[in-house]
Amino acid sequence: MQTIEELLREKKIKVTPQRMAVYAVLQRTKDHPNVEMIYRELKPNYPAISLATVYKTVDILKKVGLIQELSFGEGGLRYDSVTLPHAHIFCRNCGKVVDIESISPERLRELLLMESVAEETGFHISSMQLYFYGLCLYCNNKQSES
Amino acid sequence: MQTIEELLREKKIKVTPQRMAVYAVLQRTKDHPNVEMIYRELKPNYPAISLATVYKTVDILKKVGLIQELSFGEGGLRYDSVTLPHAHIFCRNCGKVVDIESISPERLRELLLMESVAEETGFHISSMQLYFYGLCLYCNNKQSES
DNA sequence: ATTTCTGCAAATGCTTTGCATTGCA
DNA sequence: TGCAATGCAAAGCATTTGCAGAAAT
Repeated sequence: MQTIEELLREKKIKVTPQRMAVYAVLQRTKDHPNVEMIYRELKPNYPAISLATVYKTVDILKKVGLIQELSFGEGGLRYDSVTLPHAHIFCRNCGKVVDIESISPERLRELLLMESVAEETGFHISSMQLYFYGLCLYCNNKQSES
Repeated sequence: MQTIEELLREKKIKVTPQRMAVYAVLQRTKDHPNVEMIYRELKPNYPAISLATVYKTVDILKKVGLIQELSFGEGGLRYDSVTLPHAHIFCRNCGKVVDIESISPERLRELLLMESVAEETGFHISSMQLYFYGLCLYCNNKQSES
């Protein structure tokens, strides 16, 4: 198990406390936070950190492939330190995002590597996302009450 | 084949020239345009139309289920009048969006109805999106040249 | 006649940018 | 020491909102 410092160094980007902190947040949470959430999480321990830095940091972590970006269309992007292919489900009411484990990485990789898709479209495919949308248990119960 | 007017009336929303025009653009194109593109497309024939109206219109068309919204994370959303489940591929360079036909609606519906996903997450699932990302033929050639 | 929609302009809010300062290598 | 990253404030954009007039039912 590599340390965060080693991971950043391996990607040849400068190691700063802010970058380690942002990545650490993403590693320890399963919440798929957006920039604002990461910022709020860090603020107590890094009172001087700025939103701009968090924006720049997720951008560079994404570019070097340490994290992936999710886009559910709510306005704002979500970040995930798990870069293996896996599906996500998004609650249309509260915005909660949950990983889906019952669709295996292998099954997703099959979809990703489908030659017919590349042939049909002429695209050179580099990644994919499978998103489900609905209501989480809590929001669903709340709605049926009213 | 129903006219656009009939479709809107059926959804119990007021039939206005602007709404018919926006929906007509989405029906006739396969470009998956964003709001700006729809606006530019309409401007010549509807010089008085405003961006705000296009925003409000796609919003209501989406809510009544006549169109679907796609979110590739580029900033801005894309719209599609084909609401049957189908996968899309997005060019990271030029933003082109192409429908994928080789993954059938049936196969996607299978994924959508997977009970394990609902069970695992406790969500009430209402829809899904399968997105591929890569480079289109043109952008891919351009990149290898340089 | 009533309700809803449109178009304008202003406001909002997220994200990016420029730049002086700080900090890593 | 040199180059890159940070933090701040300002700028930039896309989207939303409020509202008066217009249009649909």
